[in-house]
Amino acid sequence: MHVDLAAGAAAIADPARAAMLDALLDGAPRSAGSLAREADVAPSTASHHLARLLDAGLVVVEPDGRRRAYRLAGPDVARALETLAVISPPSAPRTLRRHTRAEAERAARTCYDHLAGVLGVAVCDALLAAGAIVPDGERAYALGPGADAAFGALGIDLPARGRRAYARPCLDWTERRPHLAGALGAAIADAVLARGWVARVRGTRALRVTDSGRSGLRSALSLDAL
Amino acid sequence: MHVDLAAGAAAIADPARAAMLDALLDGAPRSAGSLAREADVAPSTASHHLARLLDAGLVVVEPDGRRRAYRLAGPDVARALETLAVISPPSAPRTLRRHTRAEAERAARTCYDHLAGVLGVAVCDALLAAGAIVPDGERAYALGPGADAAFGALGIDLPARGRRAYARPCLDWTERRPHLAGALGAAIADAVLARGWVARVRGTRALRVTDSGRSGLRSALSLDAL
DNA sequence: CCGTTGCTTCGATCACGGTCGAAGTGTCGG
DNA sequence: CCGACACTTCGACCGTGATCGAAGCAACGG
Repeated sequence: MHVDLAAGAAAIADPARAAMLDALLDGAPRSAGSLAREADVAPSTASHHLARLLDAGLVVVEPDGRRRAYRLAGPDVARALETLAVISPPSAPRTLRRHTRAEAERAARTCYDHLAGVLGVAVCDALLAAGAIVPDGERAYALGPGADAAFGALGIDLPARGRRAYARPCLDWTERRPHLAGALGAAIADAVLARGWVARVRGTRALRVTDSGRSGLRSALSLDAL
Repeated sequence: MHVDLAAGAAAIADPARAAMLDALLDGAPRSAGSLAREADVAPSTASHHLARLLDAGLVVVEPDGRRRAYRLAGPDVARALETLAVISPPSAPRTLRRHTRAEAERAARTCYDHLAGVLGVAVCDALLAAGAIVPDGERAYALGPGADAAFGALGIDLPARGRRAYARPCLDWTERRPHLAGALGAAIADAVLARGWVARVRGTRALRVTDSGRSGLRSALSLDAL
């Protein structure tokens, strides 16, 4: 029993479907119409593509009144998209609107459930510099001597260790450098959002660093110039 | 600057190209003609596909006399294919020849440079049972108290820690359970091949467990019924 | 109840890309 | 130097699948 790599890849290999999956990478559910606009296709076309993604098991849907909410089927799918992104060619956005959004996402965005972009990489670097995390092989981080101080300053109680990977590097495909993923990365993203240090930019994965976030990150992590 | 997921996926999304990439997953270089037979297409068609894979940066080629040797471009590509395999649908091979090969690969094969299949999972389980390795988060293994005994019995001197991940689980897509990858996994595969405990099956990723391998694995790791 | 909204199904159109055989280019062996 | 071999390029053919508008189905709101 083998797997059909070509079929798996083909499910992603259409520009409209890839745009939809990309939009779903922040983990938030979206309606069919929203995804149609995201992919810049007619609702009928989007419906066609979503049916195919459902069939391939890449997304799941649940009825929500008179609309239907689509989500990525699970972390496996997000991981596959992330690793695929590493070997995918860069693309220049075609419209000004998409260009500005791409710029914003490059600066700061969520990647499934943790911080990415320049912000994500900077936070990861700062945690390493403070000894809050230390490399543990090439595929994991461990907590370091500065963990309590740094995470205390961020107002994070360390998440319990569970089935999920605790702290691992995730190669950031805009920066080509690692940022922090795993349960710890998700806890950090939750904390800075809850504190109002960063705010979601409606309709995108982009994040905006607020004024209080700028000063908070500076005092907690010596992070400057964001 | 974003990446074009659709383009990356499209490079893999053809049955012939997927078959070629799959064949290259064991890390060994192959000629264009060999890959054409692997994918069951005419040489001209294979050439067309290989040109596209080159263009996408998924494979690299070096002249070798009057033939050209193709290899995967790097570990990133192998990782992308592995994670993509996890979300790809199962496929029933169409010919008897391919069926028997698939059966053989299910039993024992190489995955890039380490052991996979039933054998790979069994070895990983045995190492865990012997305390030679212990889980260290969900993305890594650490050496355990039984490491010296087990790896000594296998005739392996532990590889030096380097840039490469040392010991990590790799989800086996036939068994749906993890086997051992990383520098340590590669060292194990090297050792059992060098000792003649397993032999490569010419032209495939499949491995055959030899009689001496059966008794050797039994005494070294209490592995039975292979 | 009926109109509006959100989504899907249907039917027709069209273009992209996979396929092959034949011919062209380069490398090895006699 | 000439034939054989490995691979690539070229040209023509064809099928799959992406696309849209129009029409068909629910679900909510007045």
